[in-house]
Amino acid sequence: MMNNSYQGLLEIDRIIHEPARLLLVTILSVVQEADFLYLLTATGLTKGNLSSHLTRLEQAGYLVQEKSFVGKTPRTVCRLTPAGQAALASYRQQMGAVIGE
Amino acid sequence: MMNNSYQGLLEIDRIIHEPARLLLVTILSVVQEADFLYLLTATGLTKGNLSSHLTRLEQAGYLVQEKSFVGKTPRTVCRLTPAGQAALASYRQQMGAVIGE
DNA sequence: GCAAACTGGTTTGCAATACAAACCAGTTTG
DNA sequence: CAAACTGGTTTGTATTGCAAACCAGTTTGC
Repeated sequence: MMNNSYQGLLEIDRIIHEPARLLLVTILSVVQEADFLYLLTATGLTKGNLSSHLTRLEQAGYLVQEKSFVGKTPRTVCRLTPAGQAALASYRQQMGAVIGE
Repeated sequence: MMNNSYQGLLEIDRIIHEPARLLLVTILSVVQEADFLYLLTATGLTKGNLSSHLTRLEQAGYLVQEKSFVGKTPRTVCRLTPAGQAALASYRQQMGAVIGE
C-alpha cells in the first residue's frame, strides 16, 4: 500500500512517549537509581504527579520502587527494569528514525 | 538548582508531540502539500480522527487547509505554514537532544 | 426518477489520563 | 502538645484522542 515508513509512529509506546515519563526514564537510564525526592527536584514535577507517573511505569513493568526506612523516615528508590531499558532503547530508535538522527 | 538538561521535555510542544500529528507534519514536511484522501491512506487514520487533527494543527497556525472543487467533488489540500515548519524543526532539535547523540 | 450507495469530509459521545489540590500517617520542632 | 514538616497517595477535574454516527452532495442501479 501507499503507506510510508513513518506510520509506525501510531503504535509508539505511549508509556514512554509522555514527556514527564520520558524525562523520568531518561534520568534513570543515566543515574541507575534514584529516590523519590531526587526525582522530585530533578524533574520539577509535583509530588502527586511524580507518584502517579512512577506507579504507571511500575505497572508497565518498566521500573521497580523499593520502599524502605532510613532511620524513621520512609524512602522509595526507583530503578529501571531490563524491560524498561529495552523499551527506552526501542523508543529512541523509533523516534530517531522519524526526527532524523 | 539540581535540575538537568532534559527537563525542557516538560514544556515540549504537545501539538507536535502527539504521534498522529507528528506523523502528519512529518509527511507534509517532505511532500510540501497533500490532500485529505492522500493523508488518509498514508497515515491509516480514520476520517474523523484525521479531520480533527488537521483542524487542531490549523488552529495552532501550523498548517492551512485549502478547500476547493475538482469537477463536482470537494477537495482539501493541506500545507505546512512557516510557523509549522519552524515548530517541527524546533521539536526535532529538542527531541534529538534527549534521545540522541 | 428515485432509492441505494459512494465521496469527502465534520460533529458527537465516550473513555483514558495528565495534572494539581487535598489528604494522610508518621516525625520533628518550638 | 500543637504546629509544621516528611514522604508520599488518593481524589477531582479538565483535556483530548478516538471512532461511530452523521451530513450534504453525487453517482449508480433498476
